[in-house]
Amino acid sequence: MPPYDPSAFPPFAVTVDLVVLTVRRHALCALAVRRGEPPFQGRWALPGGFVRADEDLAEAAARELVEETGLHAYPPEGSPPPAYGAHLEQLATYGDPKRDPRMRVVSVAHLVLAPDLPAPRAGGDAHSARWAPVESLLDQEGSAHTREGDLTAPLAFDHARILADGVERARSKIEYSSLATAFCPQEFTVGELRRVYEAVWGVALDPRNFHRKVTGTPGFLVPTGGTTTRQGGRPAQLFRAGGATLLNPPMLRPEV
Amino acid sequence: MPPYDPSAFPPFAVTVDLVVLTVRRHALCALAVRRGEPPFQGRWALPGGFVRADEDLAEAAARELVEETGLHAYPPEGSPPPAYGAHLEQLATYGDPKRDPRMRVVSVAHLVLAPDLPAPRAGGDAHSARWAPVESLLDQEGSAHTREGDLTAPLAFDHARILADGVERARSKIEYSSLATAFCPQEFTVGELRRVYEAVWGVALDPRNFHRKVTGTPGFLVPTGGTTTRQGGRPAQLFRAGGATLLNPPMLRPEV
DNA sequence: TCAAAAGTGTTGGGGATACACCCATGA
DNA sequence: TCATGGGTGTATCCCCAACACTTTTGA
Repeated sequence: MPPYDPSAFPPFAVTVDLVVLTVRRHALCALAVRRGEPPFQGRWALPGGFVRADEDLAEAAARELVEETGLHAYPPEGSPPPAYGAHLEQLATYGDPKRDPRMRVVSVAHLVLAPDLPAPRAGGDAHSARWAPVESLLDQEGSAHTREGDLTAPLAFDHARILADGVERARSKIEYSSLATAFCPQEFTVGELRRVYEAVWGVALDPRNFHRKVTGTPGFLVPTGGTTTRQGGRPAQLFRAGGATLLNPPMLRPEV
Repeated sequence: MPPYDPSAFPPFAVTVDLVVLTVRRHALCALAVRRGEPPFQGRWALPGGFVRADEDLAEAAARELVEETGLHAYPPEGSPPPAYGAHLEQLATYGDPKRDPRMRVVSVAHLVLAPDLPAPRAGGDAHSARWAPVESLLDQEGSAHTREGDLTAPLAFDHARILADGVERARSKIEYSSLATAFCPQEFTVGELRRVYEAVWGVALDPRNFHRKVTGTPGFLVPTGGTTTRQGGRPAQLFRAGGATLLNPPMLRPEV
C-alpha cells in the first residue's frame, strides 16, 4: 500500500445503509424512510447515515438502527437477544462512483432481522418511515408513477439493488442457520416459526414435517414449558431460540 | 441521510485488500507481499491499495490484482474464464477506527480464487511477494519471532482476520457452488478437482464417490474429449468447467 | 508383473416427502 | 359439535457412505 497522497486519492464519504427486514401479516417487509431533501427528495430510501470519525462500521449501523427504530442490535455470536433485540450483520459495500450525484460515497450496507414491531418512528431527517412488503419496493421497474414519494416509485440511489441483495441473503441464510428465530418474539410456537419461513421464502411448507424437523434438530429450539392458543386451535408449546446457530442438516427450501 | 458536513464527518481513505488463494502442492496458499515502509515495515501483508477517484470497488480490486500478479479477473456471472482468469468477488469491509495507525482507513476486502500460477511478481512498493500456506500465515498467535519480516511473523494490520474470513468463505462456497474449478487450469481431471477439495477442506475424500458425484451433477463438468496421464496411473478424462454455478445437491464436507 | 490412479457396481441407512390420522382448544 | 391449528405415525424414495471390483497406463 503506497503512502496516502490526497491529491491522487481524494477522500470518500463513508455511510452505512440498513436493510431492516421483518415479517408482518404473513409478508416479508422492509423499513423505508421518506427522503426530506434532494437528491431524490420525497422518494423512499433505506435508512442510513454517515459513519462518525471514532466509530466502527457495526457501531454506526447499530446507532442508526436505534435512531430509526428504537431497536437494539445484538452481535452475531453474542449473548441471547434482549427483549427487543435484532440480528445485525454486514451485508456488502457499494461504491460505484456515480451512485450519489453529489459526491463520492461508499456505503457499507448492513442487514437487520427484527421481530414484528410497533409502528416505526421516523427519526433524524426522515419525513416519515414505514414498513412495506419487499415486492412492492422492488417490483417498480419502468412503471408509471403518479407522483414522487408515491409508494410505487422506485427506491432512491441504488437502494433497490441493496434491498434485493439483503433479501437474498436472508432467504439463503435461514436455510442453514437458526436466524429465522430473529423474526420471532422471544417466545414463539413452531407454527409461528413456520409462517416466518413461508413468508420469507414465499412458499407453503408441510406443517407436520416442519414440526418434526425443527423439534428434532438439537439446539435449535428450547421449550419454555408454556403454551398458547393465540393462533387458535389446540394449544401449542412455546419455545425460545436455542444456542445452535448452524442447522445441520439444513432446512430445505422447496423448488419454486 | 443528512447533508454532508465534513467537519462532523471527516473524510475516509478507502482501500481494497485482496485475499488471493490458490492450491499449490496439495496445500491452500495465499498471496502475501512484504511491506516496504512503515507501519509494519518489513512485515508480510495482503496485497492492496487505494481506490481511485473514478473507479468502482471491483475495478480497483481487479486493477490491483493485475498489478500484483498479472492475473485478469472475470466477473462472478461473466463469460467463461480466459487463459489465466481468476474468480473475484467482494468479501467484506473492515473499518475499525484504529486498524491503521496513520489515519482512518476503510478497506473493502475482495476474494480471488486462482489456478496454480507461476511465481508471483512483486509489484508496486512491495519488496517481494510470495505464496504461503494459509496455516503458516494464520497460526502466529503469540509465537516468538526471530526478526521482523520473518515468514513466521503475524500479518500486518488486521490482515490475519481478513485472510481467515476469506479462507472461511472459500471453504463454505465450494460446498454449494462450482467455484472449486477456479482453482484448476482450464482443463483438468476429476482427480485434480478432488485434490482441490481435499486441500481447501483439509480432509480426504473417497475418490469413487467423488467421481460419481461430480460427473453426475448436470452442468458442473463438460468433457473435452481428451485424456491425460499426468497424475500417473490409468489415463483420466479431461473436463472443463460447465455453465452451472450452483450445485444442487451440494458437495458434502465431511465432519471434522 | 506390479504399483498407481481411474472408474463402475452394489448395499445399507438416514433423512426427506406425502399423507393418514389423532389431539385439544374456542366458539 | 364443529372448525382450527397442533402434533404423531408410517410408507416410499433418493442420496450418500462404504467398499469390493475392474480398467488402463508407466515403470
